[in-house]
Amino acid sequence: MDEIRSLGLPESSLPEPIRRTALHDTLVGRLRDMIIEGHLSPGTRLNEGQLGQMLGVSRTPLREAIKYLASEGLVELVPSRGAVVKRFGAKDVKDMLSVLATLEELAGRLACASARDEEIAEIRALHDRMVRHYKAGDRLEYYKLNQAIHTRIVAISGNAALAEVHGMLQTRLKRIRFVGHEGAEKWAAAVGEHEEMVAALEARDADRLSEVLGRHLKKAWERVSETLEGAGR
Amino acid sequence: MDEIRSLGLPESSLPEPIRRTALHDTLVGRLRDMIIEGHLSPGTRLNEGQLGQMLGVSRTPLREAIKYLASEGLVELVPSRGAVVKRFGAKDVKDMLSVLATLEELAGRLACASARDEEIAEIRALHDRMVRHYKAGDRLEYYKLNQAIHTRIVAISGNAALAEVHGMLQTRLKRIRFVGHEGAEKWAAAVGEHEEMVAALEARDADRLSEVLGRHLKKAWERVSETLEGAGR
DNA sequence: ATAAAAAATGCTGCATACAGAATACAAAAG
DNA sequence: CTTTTGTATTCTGTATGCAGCATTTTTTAT
Repeated sequence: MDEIRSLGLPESSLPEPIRRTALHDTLVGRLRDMIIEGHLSPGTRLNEGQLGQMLGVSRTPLREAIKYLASEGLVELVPSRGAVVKRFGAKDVKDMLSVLATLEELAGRLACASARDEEIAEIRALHDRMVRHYKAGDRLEYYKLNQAIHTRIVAISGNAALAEVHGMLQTRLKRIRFVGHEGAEKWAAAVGEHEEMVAALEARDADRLSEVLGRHLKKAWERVSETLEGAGR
Repeated sequence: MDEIRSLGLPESSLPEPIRRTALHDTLVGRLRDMIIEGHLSPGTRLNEGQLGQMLGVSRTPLREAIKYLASEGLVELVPSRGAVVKRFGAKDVKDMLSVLATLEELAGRLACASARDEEIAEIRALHDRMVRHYKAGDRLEYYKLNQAIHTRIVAISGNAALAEVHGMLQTRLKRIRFVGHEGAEKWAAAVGEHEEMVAALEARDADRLSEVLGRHLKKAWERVSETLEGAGR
């Protein structure tokens, strides 16, 4: 161990062997982002030739990444016709938010029971940063931290399966929320709910946290549903 | 041929005619079954050459299927080392069952609210068939119908996202439950809970159905946990 | 001019080929 | 005999090629 350190390597690279970034993960990430950010809109056929050229890879790894995304539910595989970006109707979104609410209610309970104090403090820190961006009117940063807080609450629940399915649904919904630009008063209400959440978590009040998380997401549906009127498939 | 045996596969699962029209889906299904039924045990490396030869396909579609399963969580991708069958520890299983319970509680509520009468009748029919297999002592058929009932309850909840994540977790757990051979009295208790479930559904008593489903899965954990003692990764 | 048929084009699905990493093996040093 | 180092083999990761299906365009007949 000391011989290694004597080589002058940074300590951060010691514990884990150098992991060459796998192309597969990169491609999955790139495609996911393209879909979430709307560069590939719903219904679009993914042309393997074009996409491959665009991303600088051959069709083989690209196809593998597409299959991965298909299992994730972001694209749909049509026999002999390739993959198309999945289109979500209003009901789909509502359903996903229902499940997400249920999952976060569970996460809240678990987090209150098993999270360590520093983890809760970390969420408080994220929240404070989010509020600063809110006050500055920076919607993009606000949304990012908003998502991060929800993800983090699920993470500190200590349930890996829960984190996984939650992440999956959240990924699918990112595309939608990206568009959701609510008015000032609703935005303020959302921030207020977040404040409640953090307070409940700090008090380790499972019932209250669970309730706020559920309410928060039900209101999220109301906020989003206006945008989606008639967007059914 | 000996190389094939080195994967731990029985010869009975060797080649088979493969439908030319939906190879990807077929491969995913075959591999999934091989994992669930234990022909590919946890920790096993998936050798693309051998598997491909065994299934009569080239590596390309096989790799695509593997990537799909990776996203499903049945296998794990290790850079430069291929895919290995994921290994679940006791805590993983417990976590999955927690989430599954929460999801089924939600499904039960939704089903009571929105299922059509014939859908409920269909579940009653499945239940009756299951009870017959129980009385005949046919564990395999019993388990299959047991699963089918839970899946069906989730399906008639009318929430597609819920059905999807539920199916995902259930698939991962199938491998575990396959092994779970509980004693006679616990088996009887499980059947009793099922009877309660169907009754609550027929009465459209959401609270009661939700409660029974949750209780049922918590007991499932107790039944399974004995088998898994010290099976942590 | 319109509709149907036929040819042409493009794309997907699968197989094969090749380069580089990982592992297994063997020989040499301690 | 154990450990190490160099080599051979195996397997993964990626690219490319070819056949078949879909779709579009052109041609032909009414």
